[in-house]
Amino acid sequence: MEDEKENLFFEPHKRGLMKTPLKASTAVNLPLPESQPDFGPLTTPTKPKEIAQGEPWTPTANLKMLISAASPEIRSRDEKRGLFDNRNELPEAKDSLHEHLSGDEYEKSQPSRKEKSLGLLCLKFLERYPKYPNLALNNDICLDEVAGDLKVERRRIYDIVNVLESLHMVSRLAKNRYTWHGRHNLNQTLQALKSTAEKNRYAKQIMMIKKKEYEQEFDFTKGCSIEDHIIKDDTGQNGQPDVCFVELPGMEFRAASVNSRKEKSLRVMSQKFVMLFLVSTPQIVSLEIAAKILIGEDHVEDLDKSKFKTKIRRLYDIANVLSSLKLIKKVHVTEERGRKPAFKWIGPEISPNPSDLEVEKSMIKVPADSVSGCSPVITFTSSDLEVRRSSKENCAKNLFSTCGKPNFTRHQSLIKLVKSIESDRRKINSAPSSPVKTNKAESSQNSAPFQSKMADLAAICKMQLEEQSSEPRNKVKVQLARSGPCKPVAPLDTPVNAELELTASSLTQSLGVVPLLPSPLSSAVPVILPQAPSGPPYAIYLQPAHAQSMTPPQGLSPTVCSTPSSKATRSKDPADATTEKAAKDTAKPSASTRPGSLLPVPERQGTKNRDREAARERGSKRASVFEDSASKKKFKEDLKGLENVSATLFPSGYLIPLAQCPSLGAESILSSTENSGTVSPSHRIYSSPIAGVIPVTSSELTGVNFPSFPVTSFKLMVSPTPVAAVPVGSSPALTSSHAIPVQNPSSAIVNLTLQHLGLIPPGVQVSASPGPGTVPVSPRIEAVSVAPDSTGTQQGRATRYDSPVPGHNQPNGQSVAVTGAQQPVPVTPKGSQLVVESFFRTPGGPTKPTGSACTDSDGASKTSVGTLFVPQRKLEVSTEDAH
DNA sequence: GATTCCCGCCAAAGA
DNA sequence: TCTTTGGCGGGAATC
Repeated sequence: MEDEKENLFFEPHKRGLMKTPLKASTAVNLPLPESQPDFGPLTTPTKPKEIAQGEPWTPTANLKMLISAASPEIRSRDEKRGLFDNRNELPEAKDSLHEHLSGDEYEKSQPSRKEKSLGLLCLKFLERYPKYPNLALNNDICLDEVAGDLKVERRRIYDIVNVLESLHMVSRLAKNRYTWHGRHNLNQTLQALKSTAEKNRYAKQIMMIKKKEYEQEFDFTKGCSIEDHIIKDDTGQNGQPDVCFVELPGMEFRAASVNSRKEKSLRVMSQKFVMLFLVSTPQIVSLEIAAKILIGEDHVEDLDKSKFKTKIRRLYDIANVLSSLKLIKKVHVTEERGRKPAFKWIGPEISPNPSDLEVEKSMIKVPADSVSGCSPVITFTSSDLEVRRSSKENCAKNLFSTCGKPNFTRHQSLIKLVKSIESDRRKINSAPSSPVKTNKAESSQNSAPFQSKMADLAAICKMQLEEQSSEPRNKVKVQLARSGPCKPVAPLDTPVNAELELTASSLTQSLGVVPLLPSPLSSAVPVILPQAPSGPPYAIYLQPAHAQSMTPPQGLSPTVCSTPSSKATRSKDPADATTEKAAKDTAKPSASTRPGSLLPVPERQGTKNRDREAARERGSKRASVFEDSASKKKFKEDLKGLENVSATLFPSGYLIPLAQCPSLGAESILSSTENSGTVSPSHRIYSSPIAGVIPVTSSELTGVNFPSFPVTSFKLMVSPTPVAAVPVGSSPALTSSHAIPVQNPSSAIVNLTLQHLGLIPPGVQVSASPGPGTVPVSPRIEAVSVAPDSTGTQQGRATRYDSPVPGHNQPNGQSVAVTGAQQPVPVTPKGSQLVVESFFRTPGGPTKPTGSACTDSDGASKTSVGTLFVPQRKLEVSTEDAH
C-alpha cells in the first residue's frame, strides 16, 4: 500500500510557502499531498480558517468534530483509513466550535494531548510522502511548509526529521530543507546499524545492565540509584567507542550544526536505540535500559537522575516516531521490580551478514569483557595475521576514508583540541574542503556521477600523502603495535580463554570489534565502523570525547566492581587475579576509593575530580540535583586543564577501524576488573539482554545457539587506525598518552595502527605526515593518542580524517597519511563522499561502482573477525519480557 | 504516584 | 544580527 504513494510525492515547498510555522494551538489536520492528489505542485494549501469562515458548521459536522475530539482513536482510525475527510474541516470546526461552545466546551473540543502527540504528528508527516518515492523526482521537504501544513511548531518537525534522518529516510539538503528518501535506504541503514551495534556490543551492555540490576536486587538491599547503574554501565561499556552517527555513503550530514551537537543529538540517540533492538533477542528493549546505555556513553556528566529523566523523555520522542514508522511497538516487560515500559521491534528483520558466520572457525579468544561476571570472549580468527596484512590497504584506506566526510561530528572537545594543535594542522591541511556536504541524500543512490571526481580527489590525496610520507616526522613510538592492546592482555587471559574456548563458542556474540574499554576515551574517538562485507558501507563516527570522557570512565568502573556482589562473583575466577590486576592498573586511577593512581598528574586531577564526583554520587546520591550540576560543572572546569592535555593526545571525532577492535576488546577485558571471574566453563548462566538470565551449562552453551548472542563474524574493514582499538581508552592509556609526548599525532596513529595491524614491526615506525593532501576533511579528525605504557594496553586513539585518502591504494600503508592535526577545513563534499563509499567497501560487500582509488584497497580489505563470547555469570533472576 | 511526552525556552550554529 | 537547529527540562495530561 505504501507503494501506492510512490510517484505521488508532491513537493510541498512548491505549494505555497509558509515562512512561519503556525502555532501548534491552531494545529489541525491538514490535507496531505497523498490524500489530495489534486494538489498540484503549485497548489496553495487551502487555509482552513479562511475556508471555515463564513461557512456554517453543520450539526453533522459539529457532531463529527466532537466525536473526533472526544475519541482520538476514532479519529486516528479515520486518518489511517484515509477517511479523514474532515481534515480540512477541522479548522473550521474549531472556529465554529469556538463560536458555538462555551469556554469549557471549547477546551474540550481542543485536540487532546494524544492528538498532539509526536507519534500522530509523525504519521501525518509520513502520510505526506510515499514510502518509496520516485528518486527521480524532486523529493524536497521544506520544514517550514511542513510545519505550517501540519500546524505545528517547527520544533516538532525537527524531532521527527531527526529521527527519520537517523534512519536515512530523509537527509538534510540545505537549511530548512530536506530530501525525502522514504524507505529506500531503510534496510541498508538497519543493516549498518546492526553491524555497528554488534561492534559496540550493545547486546552485551544490555545484558550487563540487567545483570547488575539483578545483582542489586538480590545481592544487596541497599538501593542503587540510577547513577550507580549508569556508572556501572559505563564500566560495562568499557572502551566502547561512542557512536556518533552511522552514515551511509551519500547520506552524510550536510550541516555542520548537525554534527556539532551530535553526541547528544536525537539522531544519534535514535540510531543507538534502534541498534539495541537489532542486537537484542528478543527484540525488546526497555526504555530504562536504553537510557542507561545511552547515558553511559555520555559519562560523568550524565550521572544524575535528571539526565536520566531527560534521556527517557527523548527516548519517548524517538519511540513515538519509530512507532509511527511501524518499526517498534510499545510493550511492557515485567520484572521483579514491576512493569517497565519497553518497545518491541516489529520492523524488518535484519539478517546478519553472511560473512559473519564464517568467523568462528579458529579464533583466539580473549576475555573481552570483564564486566561483572560476564566475561564475553572476543575471538579472533586465527587468520588474524592475514587480515592484518591485508589490512594494510584497508588501513590506508580507512585512514582516509573519512576524507569524504566533512561533517563528522565535531565535539567541543575537538574544537579545543583543534585549537591546541592548530599549528600542526595548518601544516597538514591544504586541501580545500567545504564544510557543507555536497552529497545529497540521494547521492547514495546516485553515486556514479561523483565517481570521476572522487577518483580525482583520491589521486590528489594520494599524491599529497606520498609527499607527506616522504617527510620525516617525529614519531611517537607506539608499542601498541602488533600485539596492540591485546598483547599485554593475552598472557593473562590465556587460561581464561582456554576455558572460554571450551564452552563459549556457542555463545559468541557477534561483536567483532569490541572497543570496549570503558574508557572515556572511547567516547571521544570517532570510529569507522567496519562494514560487513555484504553489508552496506557505512561509517560510524565515534562520539567526540567529552572532557569527561577523556578522563577515565573506568574510574567509575572500579566502583562497579566494588559492589559486593560483583566482587564475589568476579573473584571466583582464577583469571580474575590477573585480569583484575591489569584492570587495576587501568582502572584504579579512576577508582574513587583509590587515590593512588598511575595516571599522570592531569589525569589524576581528572580522576580525583571524577572520584570526587563518583564518591559523591554514590555515597551521597542524595545530593541534590543542583549540587550535582554544580559539582559537575566544577568537575568539568577542573577537567578542562586535563582536557587540554588529553584532548591533544586524544582527539576525538575519528573514525575507528573496527578491525582493530579485537585488540581493544582484549584490552578492555583486561582493564575491566570484572571480566575474568565471570566465566566458569562448567556452569554458566546465560542471560539474554532481554530475556534475562538463563542458566546454561558449558555443554549447553556450546550446543545451544543463543539467539541473543548469535555468533556472527563480521569482517572488519581494516581500518587504518588500529587506533580505533586504542580508543579503548583505558585509563592507563590515557596516562601513557599524557606521558608520551606525541608530537605528531598522526604519525603516532599511523605507527600505532600499522603496528597494531601487524603491518609493520613494532619497532618500526612509519612517519605519517598529515599532508595537505590528506586533508583531514573533518575537523573531527584529530590526533591520536596512544597509551603505550601501562598495562601495555595502549589505547591510542586514532582519529580519522575525513580526507579521502588514496592511502588505501598503498599497500604498505606507509603512505598513509594520518594527520594528527586535522585541518579544520572540511573536505570537499565530493571527495568525502567518494571516500566514504570506497572506504567502506569491503571486498565482499557491495562493489563500488566508482573507480576511486578506494576501491582498490577494498579489494584487499581484510576484515578481522571477532567473536565475542559472553558467558554469563550466573544470574539468578530472569526477566520477564512482555511480548 | 508513575508514566508520558508536550511545549517552548534558549543557546549553539549557520547564513 | 537574524534565523535555523535542537538540547533540555518543567510540568501537565494520562495511566
